[in-house]
Amino acid sequence: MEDILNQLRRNKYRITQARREIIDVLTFSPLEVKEIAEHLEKEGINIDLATIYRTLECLVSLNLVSKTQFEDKKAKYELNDKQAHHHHLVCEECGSVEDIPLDEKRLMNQIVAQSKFKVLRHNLEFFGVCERCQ
Amino acid sequence: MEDILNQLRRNKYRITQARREIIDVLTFSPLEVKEIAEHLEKEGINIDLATIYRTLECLVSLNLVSKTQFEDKKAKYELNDKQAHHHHLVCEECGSVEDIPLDEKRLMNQIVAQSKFKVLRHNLEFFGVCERCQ
DNA sequence: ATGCATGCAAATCCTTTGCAATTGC
DNA sequence: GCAATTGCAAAGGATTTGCATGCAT
Repeated sequence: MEDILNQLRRNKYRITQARREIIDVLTFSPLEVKEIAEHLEKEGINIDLATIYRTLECLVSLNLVSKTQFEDKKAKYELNDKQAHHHHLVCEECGSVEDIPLDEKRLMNQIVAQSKFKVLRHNLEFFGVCERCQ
Repeated sequence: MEDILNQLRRNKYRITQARREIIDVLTFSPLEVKEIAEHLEKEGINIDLATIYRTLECLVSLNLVSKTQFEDKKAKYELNDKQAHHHHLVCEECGSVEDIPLDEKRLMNQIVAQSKFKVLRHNLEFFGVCERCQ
């Protein structure tokens, strides 16, 4: 948390109540925008959706949060903790999302071998059927 | 093209003018919904967006077309030719999309080793800076 | 005190849906 | 002829934007 606030300061963003709260709810779990709003409401905090979007945009641009765009056009936002980089298994039956860590070094090497493209980040999701739904 | 029409017939979908045209424009390149509409218009063909969406939904469900959801919430639709499965390098500067074939067998194996999830398809995009923009 | 952030309302964009008219089989 | 498909218009949901006010620095 302090880390994030410092990054904001370093980039001349102000530490506002809204930003604190939004970062705070994200420390518990990855959430969609609407979910963020709901969690905040439950704590009696009311922050406008526009503010949430603007805050997330800022955090993503500073690489403090990552945005995962799922197929159904909903995006989830997740703090870029030291927590391991991982990917998603999205069940097409029940919609559940399972996290899975994968080692993609080999893929990166394949890219470097084929292209001059400079990869900064990536998005990898698998779609299928989760154990329960099979 | 005939292949696709046969698949439609086999699944009791009707071969309509709209469907023919939509499949036709997709044979040239992957396109967003709006782009499909524009291409059709240029040929003097006017098909409602709703129809395009419905047609694509049908083609995707039959696995004849694949939908790639990009981060900016725009989705591209692409015929599932025999053409090799590939992934995307999305430039964050200029928005260009480069195709790249990757061998992800190893990733699949990693998943099988860790989870009972049954993977049907996946989405893999890399974001960064293309050669020209570097 | 200054100007970045916020809330509010309106606007935009993409996509879906209901329904009557049309068309393929 | 009948049911599937279409066009149109309207609704829906996510996200963005303009602007006056408020708040962090």
